[in-house]
Amino acid sequence: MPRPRLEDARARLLTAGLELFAQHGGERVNSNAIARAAGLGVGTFYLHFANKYAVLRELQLRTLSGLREARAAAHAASLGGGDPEIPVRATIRAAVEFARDHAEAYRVCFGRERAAVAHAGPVLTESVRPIARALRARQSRGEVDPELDPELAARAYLAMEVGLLLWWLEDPKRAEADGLVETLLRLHPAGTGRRAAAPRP
Amino acid sequence: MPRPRLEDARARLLTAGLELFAQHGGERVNSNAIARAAGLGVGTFYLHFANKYAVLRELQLRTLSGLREARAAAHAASLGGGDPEIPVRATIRAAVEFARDHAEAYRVCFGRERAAVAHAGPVLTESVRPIARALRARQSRGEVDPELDPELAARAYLAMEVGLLLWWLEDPKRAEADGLVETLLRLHPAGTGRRAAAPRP
Amino acid sequence: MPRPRLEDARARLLTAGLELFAQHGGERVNSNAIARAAGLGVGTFYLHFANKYAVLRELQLRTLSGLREARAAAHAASLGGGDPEIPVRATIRAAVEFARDHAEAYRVCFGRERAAVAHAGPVLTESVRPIARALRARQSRGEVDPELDPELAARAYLAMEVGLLLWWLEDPKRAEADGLVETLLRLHPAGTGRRAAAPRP
Amino acid sequence: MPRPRLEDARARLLTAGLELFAQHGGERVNSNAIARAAGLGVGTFYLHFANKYAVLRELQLRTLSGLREARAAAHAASLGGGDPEIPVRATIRAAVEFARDHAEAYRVCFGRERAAVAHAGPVLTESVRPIARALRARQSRGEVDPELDPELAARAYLAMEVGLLLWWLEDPKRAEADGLVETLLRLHPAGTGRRAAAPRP
DNA sequence: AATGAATGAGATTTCATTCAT
DNA sequence: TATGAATGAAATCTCATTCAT
Repeated sequence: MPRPRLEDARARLLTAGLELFAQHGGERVNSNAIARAAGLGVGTFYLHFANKYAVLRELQLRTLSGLREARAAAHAASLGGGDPEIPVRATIRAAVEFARDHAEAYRVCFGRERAAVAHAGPVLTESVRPIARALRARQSRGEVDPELDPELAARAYLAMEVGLLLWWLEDPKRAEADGLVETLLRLHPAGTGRRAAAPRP
Repeated sequence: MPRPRLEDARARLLTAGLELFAQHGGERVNSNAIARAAGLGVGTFYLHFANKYAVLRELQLRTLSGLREARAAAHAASLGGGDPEIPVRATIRAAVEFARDHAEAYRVCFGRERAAVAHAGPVLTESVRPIARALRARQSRGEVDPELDPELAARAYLAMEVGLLLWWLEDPKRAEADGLVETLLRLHPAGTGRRAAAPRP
Repeated sequence: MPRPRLEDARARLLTAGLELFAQHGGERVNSNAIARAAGLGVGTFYLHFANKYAVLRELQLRTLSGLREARAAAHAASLGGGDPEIPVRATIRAAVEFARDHAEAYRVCFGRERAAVAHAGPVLTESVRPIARALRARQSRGEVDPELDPELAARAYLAMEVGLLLWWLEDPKRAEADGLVETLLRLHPAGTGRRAAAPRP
Repeated sequence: MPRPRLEDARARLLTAGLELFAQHGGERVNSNAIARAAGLGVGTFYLHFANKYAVLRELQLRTLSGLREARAAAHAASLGGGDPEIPVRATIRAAVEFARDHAEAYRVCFGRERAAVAHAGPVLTESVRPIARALRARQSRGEVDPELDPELAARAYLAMEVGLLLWWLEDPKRAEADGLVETLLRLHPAGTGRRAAAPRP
């Protein structure tokens, strides 16, 4: 009996998939279970997605672009003040809050999903660029250690951010959002901690 | 006929498992394949390991303790000089070289292996301690920003190190070992870049 | 919205079915694909046919009667002359040309469609009768070996004709239509090839 | 519980497959059913064959080579006499008896198995050659109509033989083996039926 | 009459695990 | 100890069919 379900079957599947992937990890979830959890028949799943990895991919792409937008918005909103630290802090705060507010999606996107790599790689690369650019700008102004490789530093920073947030999400009681922001800020290659690098003899 | 195999069946299985896990990832490898690759019968596998995850666990534990030892040895060997940067750099260099020299093991240990988390978590925690302790010491000497949360900073640094090295191992042509060491050193919470943080009012 | 489709839905389905059955074989085709190829909705298919086998059956019956008619027409048109070979040749030529001009239908009808057997069997039987009758007539006139079993010979001839034409249609470059006609004529149980064989000492 | 089955699992699967394929046709049979019918577990099937088509293929190849051998043996055994009809009749009789004695295999091999074509084609082609060669020889001796295309005639004869025998096997009461042999002999392009047909009063 | 999303039974295939040898 | 054929539970995916619109 074809229950005349809403057209939002696809959305339901994505929601169910998000929960299941976050809970059990990519390989432990099966298409059947996603369909069931979405309150749909098995076949309906394949009407909307080629296989479970297609769901995973879609979830990851959505998360990635959501995070990028959150970051960009925070950055844009914080520009204008004279203090160069403010946009950096705002961007970091946006990332921390995004992770907190979309914990499942964040874990599914950056967590230990082999299938994720293919996408996370390129998109992370995309995030590397603006950070590297900013670093270079500050290097030219003598505000950042000129020996620092901007690309490598940006990549390293992102690895840190993602890794630290994933660790945090495993148990949010481990730290306060504020503390994470401050820590990430201080370790940020363009962070003010570094500004002082100059006085070195 | 029980082929008079060497008693090193266990070692052979670990070696075969390492290669397969590194190549295909934890969920894509099956116990039969490990046995086969080790040149042993299927049944023999179960004589030595409860299941493939036991192999994975063992590989990870070995890698973890290998890395810990490499770090500790480098640290110990570099003490004595007056420059506090030297032990930090030596430790970082040890980690980079360990990753380079045990690329497969490093990936299997820290890569996207869900089963790995359970172990990597605790052991990373163990690595956090010495770094946090050193940070606190330097804070008390006014060499490091006193506002930095030592535990969080240590955790963040390790996330960065692991993440950056995994990215590197995906394609070693992406960077030079030296560049990685310098980058990690400069971003290290106890790095000299930070020492200068003090002058802040 | 019920798109104001032409009432020729049935015809469209048959055409689409013919193409698909010829291309992929009876078991590889599904009703949804037929509907799709016909530019109709899935549900519409079931408004016109009980299932895909009903389409197959209809196609086969049409082909069978088309072939029978082509044969009969050619036979009728060629009667009257004194040479008894002429109607036989005309009938054979009609069959060869029918196969050539309706290659897909011919394959769908006689090819390896299990579901076809049930129908092809009886209808072939129907084609056996006139041939057997003609043979008997010529036997009574001493023109054909009296030992030949007319029913068996007729059945054998038809198996040959169908088999040879199917082989030909697999790749029409394999032979010329004329060559096929001549070959079939010479091997025809009532063929003159047989009669002429006599004068030999 | 791994019943320590005989090593002849493969043979059992082939036997079960033969029966099922003969009964239901290639597409109606599933690997599961074959395994079950063979008294084996599902997985055991895949231990021996890649899929059900591999079973089909093997059955067909065996049948094909069995038939070829039967034909060749009969031909060889009948040579030596002066009458050129004797080897032809012996070969035909061998084919008829092979079909009768291996009815299921014969149907599976030549019947409506789409998957069969690929193999039956080439092998039939192989059977065409000796017949065509014999025809050419007899043409050069003036014993056979020189206008007959040997390749086409050989191909046609085989189509007839296979088609007639398949029809017979559908219901063996339809004809006697002897009658089939005589009919096929008389319609054989090199058959003496042709030569002698005339002198009859 | 026409539609197509939804359904679930069933087919294919994989793999961890057992156990008789 | 060592072996590997055998097993069946479970996952993936297809497709004929229904029915609310």
